[in-house]
Amino acid sequence: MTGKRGYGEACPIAHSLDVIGDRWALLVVRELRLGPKRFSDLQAGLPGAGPNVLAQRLRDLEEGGVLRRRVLPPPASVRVYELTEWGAELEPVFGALARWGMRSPVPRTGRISADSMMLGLRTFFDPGDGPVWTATYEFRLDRDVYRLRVVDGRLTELARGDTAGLADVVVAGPRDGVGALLDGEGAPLDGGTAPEGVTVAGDRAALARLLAATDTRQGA
Amino acid sequence: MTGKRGYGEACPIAHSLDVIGDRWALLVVRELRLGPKRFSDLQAGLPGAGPNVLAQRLRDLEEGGVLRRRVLPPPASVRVYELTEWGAELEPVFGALARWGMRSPVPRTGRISADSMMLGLRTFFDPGDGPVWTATYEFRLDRDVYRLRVVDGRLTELARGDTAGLADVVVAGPRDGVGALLDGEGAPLDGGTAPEGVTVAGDRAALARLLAATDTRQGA
DNA sequence: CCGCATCCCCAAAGATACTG
DNA sequence: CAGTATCTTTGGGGATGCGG
Repeated sequence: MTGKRGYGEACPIAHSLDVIGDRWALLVVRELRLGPKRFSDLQAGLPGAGPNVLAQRLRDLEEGGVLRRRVLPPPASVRVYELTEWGAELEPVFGALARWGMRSPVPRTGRISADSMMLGLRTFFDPGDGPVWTATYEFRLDRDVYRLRVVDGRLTELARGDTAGLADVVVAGPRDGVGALLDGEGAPLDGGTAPEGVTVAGDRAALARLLAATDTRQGA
Repeated sequence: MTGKRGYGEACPIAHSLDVIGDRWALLVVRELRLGPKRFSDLQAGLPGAGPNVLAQRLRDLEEGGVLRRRVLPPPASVRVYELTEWGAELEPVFGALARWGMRSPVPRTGRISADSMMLGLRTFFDPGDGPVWTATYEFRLDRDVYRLRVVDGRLTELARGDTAGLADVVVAGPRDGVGALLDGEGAPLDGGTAPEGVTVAGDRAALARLLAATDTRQGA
């Protein structure tokens, strides 16, 4: 049954690809970078995958030690998938792939999910020689809400869910508009010239610092 | 003809996988990390690929901007494949994948090529707080010969071919034996207790420094 | 509903033979 | 040597259905 069409090499690179090299596999892991998700959440984040392929990948990745199934305690009692510690250590791989993909000579086409947009902030965050600051952010993209925290110039938290009103600055608007803002289009400091439909409430200077520290064109 | 079975996402990670995510694709790139190769060299490094699949991947990767075909000037006049500058920028991806694969909870099985072994030296090389030194190394694994140069504690060159007798130390022996040596088995300083069949000629202290700077268990 | 299993179809991978 | 041609096999895309 299990085809196990591996490369049969002891090379650590080939071994990694044996585990996360199958089609959709690494994107399944990407969907879990912000925390556990249910089967249907994964489906929503991966349209075009198909439930059979998704179920197969989840089995493979569980057997490979990348993720585990867990049942949330009552009253939730819902089955979720979450990364193991080893699976979470794929972050540097995502970082390298994201940086490489950003340098692609051919333009990237298609949609981008809210999760991926917010994860871009974490991947490319690098204050460099800039100022050291502390702030709490809340992003509201259509229905998806995220909180982000920077402490002493270090990004300490990125998670789904709101800040319970504790945010220094709240950015809200359609996904594409916030995406344009994160890509550096429009200067949130200059009298509020944010992209269409995007509202910035609170400490605009804190937002400017975050955007300055998240230049997607940087190397490393 | 061109199926173009992409993910259709603007996410840079998905875009990278559109280019190097197909089966065998990233291993083809791996084969070219040490320089251009001919079709038959690629086949030799990738048994189990099949010439049709290999030819297809080469087309895809060329179209994707990762590699290019080139004809060596006469009298060689042989067709080779080499990485583009963007393709060469996949090094951090290989580094991250190699480190992750080394931490795998399941053992890596199979053979490892001489190229991959030598590339492991480059990937995991990190002198850290150790001494700063300069040395030229020559490795002879069966028929495969490599030269490696460290200048002021930085690895400046790793290439196929000998050192024309300029090496400070020459390590020779069967592939598995040298592999055991690089994995830290046997202490080359202790009166020459190298693994079976491996000979170390020249500056053994320089080899010890190299091995100390190439601990495959390190993090980062 | 959510979490899959099943089925059908086609495209891609594997294997082998063959040609400029 | 450097691929192409051909055939078989496997796995993915898409729809549907069923049990908990």
